[in-house]
Amino acid sequence: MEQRGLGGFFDSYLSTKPLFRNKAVLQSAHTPETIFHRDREINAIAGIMAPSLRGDKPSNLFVYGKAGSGKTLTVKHVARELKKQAVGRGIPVSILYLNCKLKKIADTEYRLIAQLAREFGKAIPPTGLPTEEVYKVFHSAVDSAGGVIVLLLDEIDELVKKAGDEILYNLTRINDELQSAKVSIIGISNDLVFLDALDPRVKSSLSEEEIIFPPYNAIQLQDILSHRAKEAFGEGVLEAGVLEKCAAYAAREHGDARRCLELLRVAGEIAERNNFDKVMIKHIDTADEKIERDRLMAILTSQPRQSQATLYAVVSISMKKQGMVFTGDVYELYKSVCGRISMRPLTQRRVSDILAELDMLGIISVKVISKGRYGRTREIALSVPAPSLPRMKRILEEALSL
DNA sequence: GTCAATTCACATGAAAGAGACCACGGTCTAGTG
DNA sequence: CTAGACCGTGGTCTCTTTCATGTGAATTGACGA
Repeated sequence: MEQRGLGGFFDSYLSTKPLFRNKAVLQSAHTPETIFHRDREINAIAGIMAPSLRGDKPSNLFVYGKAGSGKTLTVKHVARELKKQAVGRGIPVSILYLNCKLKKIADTEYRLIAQLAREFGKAIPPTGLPTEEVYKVFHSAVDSAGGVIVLLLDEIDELVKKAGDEILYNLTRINDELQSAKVSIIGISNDLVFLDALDPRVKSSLSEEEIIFPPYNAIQLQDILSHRAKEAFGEGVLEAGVLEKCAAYAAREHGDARRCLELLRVAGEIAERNNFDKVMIKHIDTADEKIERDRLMAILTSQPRQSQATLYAVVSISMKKQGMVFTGDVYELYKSVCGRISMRPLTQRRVSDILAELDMLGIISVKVISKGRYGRTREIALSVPAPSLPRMKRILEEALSL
């Protein structure tokens, strides 16, 4: 219907000078050539991993740092260099990287070991085999590969949270049973406290060495950002102060470099879409809002229906009445919502857990309080600004087809 | 007025069940030579 | 005779339920001043 208009749109889109020269360098999948402000960490990790070049087993290492502090990047970088050296000298070193957070890939004991075995070219079915069997396959694969094997387990805290620390115990002990290979583990985690929850045996062997990544400060972020921006954008596209503002925003959020880059990328996209020839400071504010909005939207729509119904109950109540929302109120409303959409309601026990999960996702914030004689409950508050509540409610209604 | 006991309304933990998915081996069946 | 279909068994995994135990301060009620 609007063909001429659309054609014109594409025309004008193509005729405007693109702001981006290479957008990929701002995307999180991008691996930069050089890593800034992490020299100390790089050297430390390299020092720990170096013995593998002599065929010795490097100490197990535990790497900790907040999100976006460059842990994964740095560790992978060192691993890559190590591998290069090893190949150059004909030393058998294999490095396996595995993100334990990836659903359906490495988030349980079975899947983790199966995935590791697959890395050695073994075919393991996604389910159906006894876990012990998979261990055996993995053992023999590792042993026949020989040499030093470094396992990089990213987001290892997620794994332990979901599957317990037995896996780590088994993995750290695996060397006792191997003839020709040596396995060492590098665990990467956002969560330092998680170490304390581990079985002491596992804890001591996993963290023979520990490296902590401090968050980037605003100046360092700005430095990183400016290097990437130079590649990403054309000459003179960024208004003065844009980088500073981006860095400041991200520094506020515990120095998350990933977020910082995303912010700049989205700001660029917004500017481009609105036919600006510069990325301006105001675009950053818009970008910040947009990122937050998209994140929320993604979380809302990807939740299972039960969580959506629960959240819907929370939103409705907090829109209707002032003050705090409690578990009991939510559960009552939740049950009636279930009735309306003919869904079998879950028990309160489960809903209680769902509320805790929503808290983890950062949509609501809960606090367990005691109201004395009137019992103990969760005090629930939405961590979404009040103006966006109606929108949120609409989205949920739609998702639940209310 | 003070202080310990009580009480509420859930939180929190542990264990176990249901149902989906899958591999493997044995049995049956139909098609082929 | 053989390939493929079709069980039954035994395994993992996720989401729940069930049962049991924990918890922190407002309230209560006994007690002493």
